[in-house]
Amino acid sequence: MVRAGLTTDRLVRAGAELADEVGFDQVTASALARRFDVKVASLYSHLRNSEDLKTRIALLALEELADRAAEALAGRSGKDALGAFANVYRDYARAHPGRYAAARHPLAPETAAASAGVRIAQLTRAILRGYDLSEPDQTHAVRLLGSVFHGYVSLETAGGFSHSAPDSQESWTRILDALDSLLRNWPDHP
Amino acid sequence: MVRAGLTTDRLVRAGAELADEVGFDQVTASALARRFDVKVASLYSHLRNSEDLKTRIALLALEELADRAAEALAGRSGKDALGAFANVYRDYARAHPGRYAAARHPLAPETAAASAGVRIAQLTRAILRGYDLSEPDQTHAVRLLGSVFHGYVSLETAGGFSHSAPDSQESWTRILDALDSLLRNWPDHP
DNA sequence: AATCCTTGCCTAAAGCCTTTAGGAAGTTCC
DNA sequence: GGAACTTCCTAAAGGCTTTAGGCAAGGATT
Repeated sequence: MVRAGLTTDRLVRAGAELADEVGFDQVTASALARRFDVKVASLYSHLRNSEDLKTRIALLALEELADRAAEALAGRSGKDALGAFANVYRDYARAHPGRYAAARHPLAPETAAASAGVRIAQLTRAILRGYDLSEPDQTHAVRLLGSVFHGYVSLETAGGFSHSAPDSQESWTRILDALDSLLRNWPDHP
Repeated sequence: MVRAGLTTDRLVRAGAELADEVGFDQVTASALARRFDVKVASLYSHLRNSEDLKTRIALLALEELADRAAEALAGRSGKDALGAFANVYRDYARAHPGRYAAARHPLAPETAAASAGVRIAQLTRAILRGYDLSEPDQTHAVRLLGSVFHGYVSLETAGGFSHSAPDSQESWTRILDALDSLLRNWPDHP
């Protein structure tokens, strides 16, 4: 009997690849076992259950996203930082749609609190240091940026902008311009 | 044998309720059959398959959303219209999380083109009539609004804003202010 | 080298979901 | 009342998840 050399880590990595190939919600223990040419039951020594697998893929994706964002932000500020961060998001989602979907997988509160998601939130807030916003406007702006980035990427990968002019890249650029402008001229509370 | 009186319509409606109760991706033919106290196979005279059910629930949700948006927009313009439309979106998602998730279910291009989704897009564009934007900025703005609304609602229902101050309602209001301001001062192309 | 022990992967089995095929009991309408 | 249609049923095959229990590979110990 030749051992396949399964480990939780290898399974999660392969699961992430599988997600990018066939979609996050098509990631099943069965499909993963097939990929390792192993019986399904064998996976259950390394994974608690199917949900555990999905959660781990989600955590991996969040790590990758946070790493890329951190690298992109290094040495940048203002609009430069805004654009770099936004592009990391969008590029990641386009290159790794399954992982991106995984990153949106609902996590238990404690899991989320210990995930790279908080790093991403911190990085988003760091972008705003280049703009002159005081609390609590900074928080509102963080939420707005999160909404736009996630919303745009989500609609784009769902094919929302693909069959009409102008093309998506154009809108993306102009929307980043608009956000920069908005952050520089954040309206006072009436 | 007492007949249950199944019809495609009743099944879809019940499926939508089920979605709101247990989540859109927990909507299965089995669960639906149980709810009607009927054998699963019986549903297949009314639904092509499981995907068909989900698609129909998605179409129902889009209709409802479009109807509410149309009603909310009647007689309003400018920021008033913007806020009304945005609140329809958010309120619908909070009152009917399963249906809202359904509305985001990927549709085949022809199906999407024949859905109430296009009505929603038209209504979004109508909001912009109150602002002075020329093509193609109008399209960019439509995409921005779609992204913000969907993104915010999606992050909010995932619990993203629930465990930190200020509360979500506050951010929502201020974000709508900010969007109104942005649309009134849309930046020229550099 | 022989033994022991841990670990990795297997077989078996139960439970739930989807989907198709074919049959019997209501319903409609002449 | 009976023909024709519709609705719902039983039966069955196939896929995914999860648990329980078993054998053998590989490393550690003597």
